[in-house]
This record gives sequence, C-alpha cells and structure tokens, in this order.
Amino acid sequence: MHQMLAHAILGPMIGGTEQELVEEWHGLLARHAAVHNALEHDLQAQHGISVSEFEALELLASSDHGKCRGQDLTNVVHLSQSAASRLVARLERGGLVERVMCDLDRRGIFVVLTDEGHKRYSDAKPTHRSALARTLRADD
Amino acid sequence: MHQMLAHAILGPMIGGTEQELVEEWHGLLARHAAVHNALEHDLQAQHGISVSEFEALELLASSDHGKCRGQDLTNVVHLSQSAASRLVARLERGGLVERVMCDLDRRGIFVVLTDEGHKRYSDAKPTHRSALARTLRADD
DNA sequence: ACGCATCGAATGCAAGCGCATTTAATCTTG
DNA sequence: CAAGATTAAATGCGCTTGCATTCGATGCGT
Repeated sequence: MHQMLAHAILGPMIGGTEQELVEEWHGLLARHAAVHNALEHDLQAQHGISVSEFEALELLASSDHGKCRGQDLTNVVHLSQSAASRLVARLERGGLVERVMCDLDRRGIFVVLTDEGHKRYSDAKPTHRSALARTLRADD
Repeated sequence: MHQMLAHAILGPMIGGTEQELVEEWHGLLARHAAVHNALEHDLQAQHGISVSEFEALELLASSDHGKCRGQDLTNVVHLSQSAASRLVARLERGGLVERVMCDLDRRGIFVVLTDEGHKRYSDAKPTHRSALARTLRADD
C-alpha cells in the first residue's frame, strides 16, 4: 500500500523496489502469455504445429544440412529433456523430421529435417512472424 | 541470411526488423522461462504451491476481506477457465481457500482466503520476492 | 410472462509436461 | 584393462492443461 504511494510521489525509481520487481514480473507474464497464446493459436490452426515444434523446426532449418544433435534441441525449446525427446518423436511421427544414429557417439542421435519438414517450416514462418509483429508491440 | 548482414551493416534499427522481432521474442521466452522455473522450483520446494497458485493467493490477499469472484481469478492467472476452476478446487482441497455461493448472482461463486491460506501466502511471499530479485535482473 | 440467447462454473477427455528411472554407450581411474 | 561414474536419450507415471460440453442461473426481446 505505502509502496504505491512511494511510487506515486517519488516517481518510478529504477533500482528495484519490491513493488517494481513484481510489476516487471507481471508485465513479463502478461506479455509472454499474449504472444504465446497468439502464436499457439495461429500456428496450430493454420499449420498444425505448436510453438515449441516451430522453434525446433526453426533451429533445424538454420542448421547445417538441417541436422542437429538431440541435445541442442533441448537447449532451445525451454522444455525438459523428456519433453524434448517426445517432441522429436511427435515431429518424426508427423514426417517432419527423422532420427538418425550418431556414428561418433552412439548414445546420441541426429535429428534431421525432412523435405516435408522444411516445407512446413517455410509455410509456417510468415504466420509466426505476423503473429509476433501483431502482438509483440501491440501493448506498449 | 541478408537480414543478419543488414543488422551488422546498418546497426540495430529500432523499428521492427523481422530479425529484431524474433530476437525480442526469444529474449522474452528465455527471460520468462528463467524466472518461471526459479519461482516454480522455490515455491514448490519450500511451500508446496505452484506459481499460479501463488498468484491466486496474492490476488485474494490484496482483495477486500480476502474474497473475490471466480472470474477475477481466471483473469489474473493466465490460465483457461477450466484450469482456473481446477486451481480453485486444488486450493480448496488444500484448505487454503473456500468456495461460497454468491447470493446476488447464483451462477457465480466467491473464493475466500482461509486463515491457513493467508498464512501460507505470507510465508511464501519472501521466497517469491527473493526469486524475482535473483532472476529478473540476473541476465541483463 | 415465456422462450431463447448468454453467462459463470464444473467436468469428461485427450494431450503435453516434469520427475524419476532405465538402458546403453562413453569416459575415467586405479 | 576392468569397474564405477557419467552422459544421451527414452519411457512409466501422475498431474495440469485446454477444448468442448454440460448444467443451472440470469437477462432480454416480444
């Protein structure tokens, strides 16, 4: 309560009032939810893929030969290792990706973008960018 | 590809290069994941509540008489209506909250913070703020 | 006052998530 | 070189989520 007064009287202090931290966090939450929901809806409706799946495809498309190690995917998608594993399994089931054995380290795998996967990514990209442009700057 | 060159040669243009939108989105994703994971871990480990549950308790604690309409909760937690309903059910099961009939509009409910609920919120609050302070400014 | 659209909330259901564990391959150390 | 530690990935499990639907209550137009 008196924190709101301090803010009103002294103006926004750029340091790190508890009040300010909470406001920044709520802003981050709202912003994230808005963009994520829009992306999820548009990508799902128009191309049948989720946000995480798109991020995975994007990493692959920007990689050499459309291939990358399974672990690199895990780092990118902000998901647990198990969830990332199942994400690859889904993409494979959908024919967007293939899993190939890694010769040098036979524990690991390579995830490789198929032609169909590359096409789906290219198709989805404008939808993705458009949703970003619409929602990322909408509420400033 | 030429987008990266444009960025390197012309410098960051503050308008809305596609490249810039994507970078801003990835930053938002990373930031959200970092803070959310830390909050979720700390709140769960030390107080047995999730981030959404904490947000709900915080709304209630800041409301008059610790009561608010079910729909107000839905708006705050960035969850679907059904998920919010189950969230209240969980909180009720845990004894942190009670559902009471709303007399004026008997479709709706009031969600009321119990004494135990208020205590759990007060206990969790420092943990929450501490995690925010640690993660929200950590990676600038 | 009646019937119909709308609203607030709850619930069946399938899918996705994280945690913990498992399996197999690789690295380390004595 | 053998045994234990470590790593990459997959999987069983319980929980949470969103979508679609349902149910009762309310508001509105005629």
